[in-house]
Amino acid sequence: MSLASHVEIDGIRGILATAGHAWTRPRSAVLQVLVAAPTPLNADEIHERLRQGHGGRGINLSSVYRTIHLLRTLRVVRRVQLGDGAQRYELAEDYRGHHHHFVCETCGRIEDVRRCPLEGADLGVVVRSHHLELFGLCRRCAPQEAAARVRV
Amino acid sequence: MSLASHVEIDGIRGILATAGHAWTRPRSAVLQVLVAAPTPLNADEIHERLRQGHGGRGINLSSVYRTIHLLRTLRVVRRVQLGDGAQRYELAEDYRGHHHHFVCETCGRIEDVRRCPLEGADLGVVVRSHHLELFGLCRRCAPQEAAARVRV
DNA sequence: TTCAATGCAAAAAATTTGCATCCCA
DNA sequence: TGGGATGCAAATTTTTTGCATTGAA
Repeated sequence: MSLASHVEIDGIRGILATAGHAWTRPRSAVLQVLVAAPTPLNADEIHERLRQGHGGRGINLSSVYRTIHLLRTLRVVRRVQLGDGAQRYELAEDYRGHHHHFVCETCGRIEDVRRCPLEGADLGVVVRSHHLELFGLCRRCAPQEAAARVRV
Repeated sequence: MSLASHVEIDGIRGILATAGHAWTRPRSAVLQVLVAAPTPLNADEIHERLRQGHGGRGINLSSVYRTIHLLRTLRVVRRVQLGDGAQRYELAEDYRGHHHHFVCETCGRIEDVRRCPLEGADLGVVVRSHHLELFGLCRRCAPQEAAARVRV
């Protein structure tokens, strides 16, 4: 884990402490996974990444769910829904910056989109936050798709 | 049901026919509910609205799920995720027009947002479709919220 | 009449909860 | 050391599936 990650995790540890929650092996482990993850993960994916390796024992799936729930109430983690049925989770905006997700319909790759198209938009209501998911062709798949169309 | 709804449903009936699927009581019933719904509904909400009243018997929840699945594969219905865990469904863009959803964080009201802030946006990837969910204060709740802030 | 579609029940998948034990503060 | 946190198992909730029966074309 990088130095920046350590700083991030220490900060979150402080948030838990302030809110009166203990710093435990499962909580630390789940956070390490989320900090390291380049894309949002669902509960099972987090759980899988914890099989063994964190102080010998794995972490119980219930604890993963409970930790996610706690971190969400503390606004450390947010839920991400990418249009399939799954519930995914990632570090909140304070840690990852404002961004959205692009899902490639061909290869399933998930990319962060940091340029927000909503900046400055006027929608007539008080918008406090928003979720945006984009679907299309990633840089890698777009050329292949175009080539395929020519062949047809 | 309005005349427009009849036209809409007849059109969809034609799509099912073309694709080789029968026009049945459960399918007709689920579609009537979706055409009439002002907001996206989850499977259970659709099922509830079908208790009795459709030719005497209600419709089985499994059939609701199977119908949703079929209509989704035919691009007649699309899934909507509004940030809570639920899977909701509504008529697809072809029938409802391109729009997004605004969820009021105070009263839970769901409103359609027809002015799309993504029009003309350049994101550097080929975007074929997108989902956008907005959260904030609806027209009704915003004034009350402002008043409350003054009192505090 | 025939094969797809339905209802029902059971299975699977996803998430939550009760409780005895454990371990962080 | 005490009370919150965990593990485990069981309960919920949500969605899917197998199969006998029904019904649309």
